[in-house]
Amino acid sequence: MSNEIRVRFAPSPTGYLHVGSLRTALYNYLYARKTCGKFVLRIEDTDRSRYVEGAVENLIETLQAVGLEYDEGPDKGGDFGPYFQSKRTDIYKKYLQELLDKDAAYYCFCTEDDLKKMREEQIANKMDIRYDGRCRNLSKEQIQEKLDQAKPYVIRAKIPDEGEVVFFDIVRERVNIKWETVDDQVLIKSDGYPTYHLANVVDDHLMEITHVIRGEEWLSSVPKHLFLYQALGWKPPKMCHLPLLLNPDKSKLSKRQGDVAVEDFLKKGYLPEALLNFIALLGWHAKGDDELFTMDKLEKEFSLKRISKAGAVFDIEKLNWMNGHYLRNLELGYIAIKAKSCFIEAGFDISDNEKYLKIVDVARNRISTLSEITEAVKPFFIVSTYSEEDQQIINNKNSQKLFTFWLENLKALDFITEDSINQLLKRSTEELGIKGKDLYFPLRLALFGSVHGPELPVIFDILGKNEVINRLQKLVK
RNA sequence: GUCCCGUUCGUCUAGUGGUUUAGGACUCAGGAUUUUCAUUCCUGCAACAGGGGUUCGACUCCCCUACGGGAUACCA
Repeated sequence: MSNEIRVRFAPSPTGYLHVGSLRTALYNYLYARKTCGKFVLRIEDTDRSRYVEGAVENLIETLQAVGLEYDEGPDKGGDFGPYFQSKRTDIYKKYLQELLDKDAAYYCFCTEDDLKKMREEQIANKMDIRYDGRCRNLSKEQIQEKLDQAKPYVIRAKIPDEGEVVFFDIVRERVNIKWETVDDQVLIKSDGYPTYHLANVVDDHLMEITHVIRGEEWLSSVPKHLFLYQALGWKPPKMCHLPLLLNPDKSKLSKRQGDVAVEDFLKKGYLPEALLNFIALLGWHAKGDDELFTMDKLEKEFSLKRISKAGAVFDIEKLNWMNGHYLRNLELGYIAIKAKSCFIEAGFDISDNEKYLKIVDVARNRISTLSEITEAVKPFFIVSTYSEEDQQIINNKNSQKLFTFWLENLKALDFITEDSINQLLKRSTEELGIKGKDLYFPLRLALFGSVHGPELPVIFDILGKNEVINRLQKLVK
């Protein structure tokens, strides 16, 4: 075995990639890159009842869309496959037998009804709710008899009932748990599939995972896992439990209170760069004050030791700001490609690429997500309808004088340059006595449908002479 | 209920016993730039959960309480 660091992202395919999972994947990815190690994708699909059609494909696509590339995985192969747990059942059976032989696990024939009753009694008697171990000491003969009767069974771990486990977690540091509080966990379900706990331990060992980086919800399961490692005579990997992502009300981040699916964020026009940057900062912070990170920089500066302990509220406001930042600062051509589908969906003509780029460039300054771009850009494609208030401005004497003046002069021009516009602006003031808001508002209203908006020369440039004249003409009474 | 984990501005966080009038970012407010809006820049508001210790000195170490979260499944 080499010293190579190997980490893994092990989602269960439940339909979509959760942003919390994305962060887990990101931290794993970053740690692998930082240490020149390997990043493995493993699909934890041992719960047949929760099988969702297409979920794995969706997961892989989303990971790809966001640029988190793994070194080994279901569609990539690798020396440690298969990377679907559902395809590894024979492997688990082998180690399960070993656990049975070593008396670290036992058959349990309790039915769901039995267990339900047991729990009710425990609650009624204010006892701890835990499997009471009634099948723990079944004799070989008893077991064989039930097996012969084809009674359904599960196999449970024979967790010690006294003493305590102490382990070290990279972010929690020393954690101390008494064995008596740990349940005799089911290892193999009655359908023959392993539970997370067994599959996880076996796979992490066989795949030579050196660091388990996952959500805090697993922290209390660590003793169960440690027990299995020990029983099998394996060296456990280093543990690293990430703080949870929270709703604004501090409960665990959930669908009820907004988007949690990564694909939804992408659809709404969040850039992978922004999403990743933002999410990296939820529970981790670099040494300095920097908060804007490219992937490269993240890979260089990331460190498990700087992960914080407390849960982090997912603050959409800051994501919006950050997305706006990336919209404005990433290469225009890249943003233009990303924005294309929005324009096409809105039915806007983007056949003139030069013009298209200009429009995107104007718009990117005024939006925080790509999905807002159509609205921001609409006046360039569609002549606006005016409110009563706007009509009053358009129809007043000065405005009309202005429009006529501009119309005449523009028509005389061969082509419109920024210079010629500035000159006309100047002349409007000198010859017509119109200045300030009385000058700019009507013009912008006529051409862009709003008193607020981009600079006049930009609007002229994008619209082109013909369209400018066209729009002006329509408003002259 | 029990076990485990956590608690610095509204939010994300820096901070590892004195360098701190607790720093940065988002939000918000004000200002500058701009014909306007947006962008950008500047300024400001705003926090160590509470109580005990330990110490010459605690945001930093220990204990208790409160609060929050997670786990208590033949789900992951």
